[in-house]
Amino acid sequence: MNDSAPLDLARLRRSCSQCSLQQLCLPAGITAHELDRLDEIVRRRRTIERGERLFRIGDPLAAVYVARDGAFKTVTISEDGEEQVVGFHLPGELIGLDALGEGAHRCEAIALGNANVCDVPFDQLTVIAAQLPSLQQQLLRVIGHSLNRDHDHMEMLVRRQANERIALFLHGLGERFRQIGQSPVAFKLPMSREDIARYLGLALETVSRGFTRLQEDNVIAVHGRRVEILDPEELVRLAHGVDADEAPARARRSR
Amino acid sequence: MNDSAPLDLARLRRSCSQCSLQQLCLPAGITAHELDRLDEIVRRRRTIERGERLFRIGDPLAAVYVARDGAFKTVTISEDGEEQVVGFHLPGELIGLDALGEGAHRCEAIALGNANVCDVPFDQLTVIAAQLPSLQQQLLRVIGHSLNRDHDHMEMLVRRQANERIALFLHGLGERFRQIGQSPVAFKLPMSREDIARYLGLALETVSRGFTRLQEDNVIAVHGRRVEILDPEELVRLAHGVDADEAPARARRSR
DNA sequence: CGAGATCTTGAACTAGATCAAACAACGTGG
DNA sequence: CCACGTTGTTTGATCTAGTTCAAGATCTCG
Repeated sequence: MNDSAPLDLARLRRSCSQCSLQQLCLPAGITAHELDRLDEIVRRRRTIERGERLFRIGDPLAAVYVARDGAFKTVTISEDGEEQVVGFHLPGELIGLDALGEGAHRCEAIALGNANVCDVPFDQLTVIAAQLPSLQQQLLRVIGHSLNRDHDHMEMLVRRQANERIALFLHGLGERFRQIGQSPVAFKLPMSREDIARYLGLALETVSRGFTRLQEDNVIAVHGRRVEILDPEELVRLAHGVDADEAPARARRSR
Repeated sequence: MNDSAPLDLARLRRSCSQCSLQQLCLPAGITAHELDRLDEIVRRRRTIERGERLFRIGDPLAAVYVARDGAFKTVTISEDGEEQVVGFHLPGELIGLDALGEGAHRCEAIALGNANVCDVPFDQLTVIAAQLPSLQQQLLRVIGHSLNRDHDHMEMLVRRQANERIALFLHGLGERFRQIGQSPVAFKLPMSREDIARYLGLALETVSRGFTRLQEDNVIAVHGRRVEILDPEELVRLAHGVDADEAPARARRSR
């Protein structure tokens, strides 16, 4: 390790604390020295243009990635050339774990807007993780969170009603914004309606209609990609299958 | 720790080589000594009755599990009490990773038939993994495979047509049977039609109809839970969105 | 400011859910 | 061994939510 002046370390900590480390390191009570070691291997602040790919299907697992800023989608391509959106990745969420199994990526990671990312070379990460138990724990936890997001995604897809999926999607997205320190009730969607549709297994028209419906019911306000959640509780209720239709002061019929 | 006679080690190896280790250890070129260490912590051959649960929602992460024989489903319960089937687990496939993120299980794991499982206490596993690089690698790979299965599942759910989902499901299940050394074209479904329906986000009647349709087209033969795949290539084709219907009697040409 | 991309809205059509009922497989106990 | 309920599966008929096709509105950005 190099001469770690306190100044230098402070800079590292700041940069990493807002970035991946928000989840990857800090909460585990990692020491300054440990953070230093991790930071040595991270290649920081690469700029990625909108639409550019972080990796493609079949690429060998070289690194895992974290957007410091800017969101990504991961997609698979079906035989007929259609994109399936497998996941969205907000800043601070790990990208690239899809290659863990076979050592090669099964998805493409596409920037939804201009972004800059940190690369964490995977082989070096595992070496360090083996030496630092707290980092190993934390790595597993982060992988677990990624798994949880996949499960959340599946729960959306299994929901029968399109409006439930959409409500669940908006609510979940809000919660993820909350976790990265942004407002959970007012945000700009990083992805298009079409991306959302391919993520939810719906037609894009259905997504659009779902949005306007929620707006009519005063649950959200939409202006293009700007979304404001006006009635979070109602949104959650809708997400969990409570049939909407009566928004006014009507009683609830159980039918 | 105990007197490890060569005889004993041989037994361990045999037991583990057919069990979890099929994926968890052997392929990584683990040495006899390493295998021995892993084996020390594994609690083996617990018997689980049909319908019994390995863990429940909210249970703290105590161990990961591998069925030595017998299949499991993992489910979540939606507010209205309905089961959502999150995954199926054939013998040799790891169960319990859903707790990695928060340290508590998000699913219930229910035995689809009588089974016996090995428990791998999680904290001990991570300790040993940190000491044995090849085991750490292998652990990550196994987690990756679990992730891949989730993605396969999502790809099924996103498919628009019910018949595509069903074809994809049967094909994927066959491949998983192949991986555990069983026939990929003739097997007994460990789960009910209802479980399949809840896994695919369909009504159980739709699953049933899908099966009979495939049978009418001579792609598969079904007798209750016994399935035989008669025309694997056609099954794959159907799974990937090639509209079926033509070829009512025989004669598949072209393409 | 304009042209392409993105989003909304309308109308018609259809795949699949839902309701309902018959049927098969499987113990279990008489 | 058979009647019996129980549970799982198939099949039929209807009805609705969401897809599809089409057109118009709005946004974005060179």
